[in-house]
Amino acid sequence: MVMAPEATDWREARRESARHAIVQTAWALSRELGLAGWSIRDLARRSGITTPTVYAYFESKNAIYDTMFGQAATEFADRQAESYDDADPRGRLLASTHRFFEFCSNDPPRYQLLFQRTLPGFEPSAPSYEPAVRALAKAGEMLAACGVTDARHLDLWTGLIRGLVDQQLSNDPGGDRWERLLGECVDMFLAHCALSVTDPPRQPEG
Amino acid sequence: MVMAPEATDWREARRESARHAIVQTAWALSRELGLAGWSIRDLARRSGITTPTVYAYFESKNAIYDTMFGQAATEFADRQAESYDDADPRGRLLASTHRFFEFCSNDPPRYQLLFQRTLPGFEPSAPSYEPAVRALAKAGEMLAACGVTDARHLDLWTGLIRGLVDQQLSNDPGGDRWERLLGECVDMFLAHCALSVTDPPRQPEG
DNA sequence: GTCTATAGCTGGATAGAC
DNA sequence: GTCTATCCAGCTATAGAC
Repeated sequence: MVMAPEATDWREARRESARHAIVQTAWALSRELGLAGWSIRDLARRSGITTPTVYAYFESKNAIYDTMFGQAATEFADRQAESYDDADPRGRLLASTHRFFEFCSNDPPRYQLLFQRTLPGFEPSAPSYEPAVRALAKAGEMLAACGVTDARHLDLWTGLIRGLVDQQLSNDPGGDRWERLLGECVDMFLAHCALSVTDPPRQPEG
Repeated sequence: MVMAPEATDWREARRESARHAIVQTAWALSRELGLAGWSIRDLARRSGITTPTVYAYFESKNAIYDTMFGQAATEFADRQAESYDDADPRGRLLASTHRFFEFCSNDPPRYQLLFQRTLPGFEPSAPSYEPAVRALAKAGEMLAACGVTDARHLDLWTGLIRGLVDQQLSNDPGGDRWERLLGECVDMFLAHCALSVTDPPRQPEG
């Protein structure tokens, strides 16, 4: 007997829903114990199933991490793509930066997975990685709208923001000690870029 | 029979030397396999001894990490304390920043151990930690000599430099893509600080 | 798909002879 | 202090009954 297509869809939907539940548990454990702080056994126990059942849905622990990575990358891209109220480019850049900062500091394990690459032996697959690339391109457009296109300046920008996020997460988790410097940082950076359009570049240093 | 004091010293010296050799091997393994990528067995094999012998010199794996931490912190403090050729404060700040950057990027596992705190379950002991505090105070003096004393600006500074180091290590290991931005970064930062002494502070943002 | 049971391995750390 | 031998806990992953 041939299966009606809807039956296949139901099965697929159920399977997807079960996979989703497992991954949600993995996120919860990562927030409690750290990204590398839980085992498949822990994950199974917390999900109310047994270890082999986990392997019925994911072929390995890294496959779970990869699904988490893809989910996080999609969330990141969606968040950055949402519309902005501000009319001027500087306001849009600041808003986008705040969004990025909050995205990172609201969920440290997610930040660690997406940007810190500290899981031994894990590399995200190409499809999981793609949305993250899309979102980073968006940041480039924001800067271009502010007149910043120099490759050196783009690197300077990514370094600046990354440092503020890292300091926030490691020295004042849950606080806003570095987050509240974002506006000042944007102004400092844009002023600098505006100047170096008119000024000649400096001497290279020894 | 009573032991002559020199005999005790010889023994102590031999013991210290053996401890040192083990720790040097641990550094080598950390550079090859990552800070958390080696086991006590690996360490013993590479040192030409057996596992229990390692425990004759260190009471646990974390005790080895703690010794490594203390060594790294001392190197850091010594390097920062070396004299500076430059006469002007800005030159000295730039030189000190370059030193810091090189100190970090020359030895990624050392940077990870000292500043990233990513080893699960490891906290440095107070004596191991002390030299690092001393070296960080030195950075504060450098900034003060440039007229930067505002707490916000100190936080901004640590974020800036940390971000450049992190980007260098994770996106261009062994290169200088972010290192060569250091001079520009110092100028941008000092110009900004000089301005905000004269300008009124900005509105807080919503 | 879900279970019980376990293989197969690696880890940190130790007992006890020498 | 150094070894051989081993304990015991933890891990990822799988075999096979149902």
